[in-house]
Amino acid sequence: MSLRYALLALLRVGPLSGYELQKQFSMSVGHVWHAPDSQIYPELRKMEAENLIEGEEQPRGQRATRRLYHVTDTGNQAFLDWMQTPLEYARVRDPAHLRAAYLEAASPEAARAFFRRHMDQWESELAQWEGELQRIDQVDNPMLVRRLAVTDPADRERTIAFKRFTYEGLVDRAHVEIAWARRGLELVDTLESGGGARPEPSAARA
Amino acid sequence: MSLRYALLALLRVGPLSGYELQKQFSMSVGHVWHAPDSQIYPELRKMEAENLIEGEEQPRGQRATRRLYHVTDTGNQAFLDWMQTPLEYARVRDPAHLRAAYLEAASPEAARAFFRRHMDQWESELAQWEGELQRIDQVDNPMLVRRLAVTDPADRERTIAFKRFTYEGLVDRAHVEIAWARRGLELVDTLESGGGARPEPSAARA
DNA sequence: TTGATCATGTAATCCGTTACATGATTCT
DNA sequence: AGAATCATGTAACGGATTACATGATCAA
Repeated sequence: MSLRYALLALLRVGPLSGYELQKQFSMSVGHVWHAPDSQIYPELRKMEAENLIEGEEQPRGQRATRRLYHVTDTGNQAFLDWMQTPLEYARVRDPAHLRAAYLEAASPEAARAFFRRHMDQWESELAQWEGELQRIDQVDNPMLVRRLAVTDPADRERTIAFKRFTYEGLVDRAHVEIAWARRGLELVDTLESGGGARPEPSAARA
Repeated sequence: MSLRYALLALLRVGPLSGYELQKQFSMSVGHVWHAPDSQIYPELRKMEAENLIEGEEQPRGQRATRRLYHVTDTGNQAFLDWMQTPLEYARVRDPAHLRAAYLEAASPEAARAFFRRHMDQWESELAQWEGELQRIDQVDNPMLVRRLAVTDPADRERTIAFKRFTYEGLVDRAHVEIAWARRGLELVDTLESGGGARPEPSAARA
């Protein structure tokens, strides 16, 4: 259900084809909400059927065409309504912590591999998000630039502030996951060396 | 796919009926992986069909019966294999941060409501997880007690250590989300009071 | 006898993933 | 001529959610 609002958010800054949308998607909102093209095209058709967007068939070269979508008033209102509505939270479903809870059933090497992978995973997310932060600060993200161009000057500061704040939150989260995995590696070492002593509690919770 | 391993993890400490499993589930592994009973019962049947578990029909009262499930050798091995296998990470899909990124399209009041709800949500998760931590320390969780009873004394320390460590990670994460939402409330205030000044960056990233 | 709890499901639908599938256009 | 990229999907499957559905047993 979030996918359509992510798409509306992008289309609200100006008309795009499915293909452009998909590209923009992976470079902007895709950092918080992943969607493959095989999901985007059908969703656009559904949104058109529900009158949230309108597609305009455009000629391209001799025989090819492409559909340029723009947001309808209904679609714009649907987005605004959604923004005013309390967000529904999904129930916890966390494979990494599920596995961590039963790591005594894995070999120490597998446990280490698990934590190393967890670190790598979040390091790579972190790099993406920190990159976005920089692009926000340098007003260097094409989507953001287009958005600011169609934004009332009085609202530009807020627009930038909330984007920045979003990525700050993601960066903070990544740091916590990385720190946790690092302590996990230490824990495996401690347990393997047979000592009864456990590593000291993390500073984060001290 | 994680559901069946969560179920195997519980059944590995001893046979349970679907109903008992469902209860235990919500009180233990359900803290990291939610599943409703309407998903648990069919999954158990599927697992039985795949020979991971075996159900034994037991009489109960005059006419009623219940199925007691226990893990087969195949099932046990499947669990152990899974524990050795690299975990697959799902792509980001984060409704809260998706919405946060477009909060300039909401009223300040809606933005505040969003952040307050985010705090409440994570405070309540936090309370659950901190409760679990205490129950681990006091060896006061029935499932954990049963598990330790069937665990080689040499492995008991590791069993407890990994459980504790898992919940520590969740607690850390909850703290970060709560701190982020708190800063979000401040940000809304700052933006509303029209000042160009932004709240100072969080200590977490300083 | 009434309510809590024990006990077990089915059906419809939605969202997302993976794999498959095709062809035009433009640049080098 | 060939590669990159523009452009748009379908099909099959799996996992999760929600709503619906039923009935027995046991303790107060």
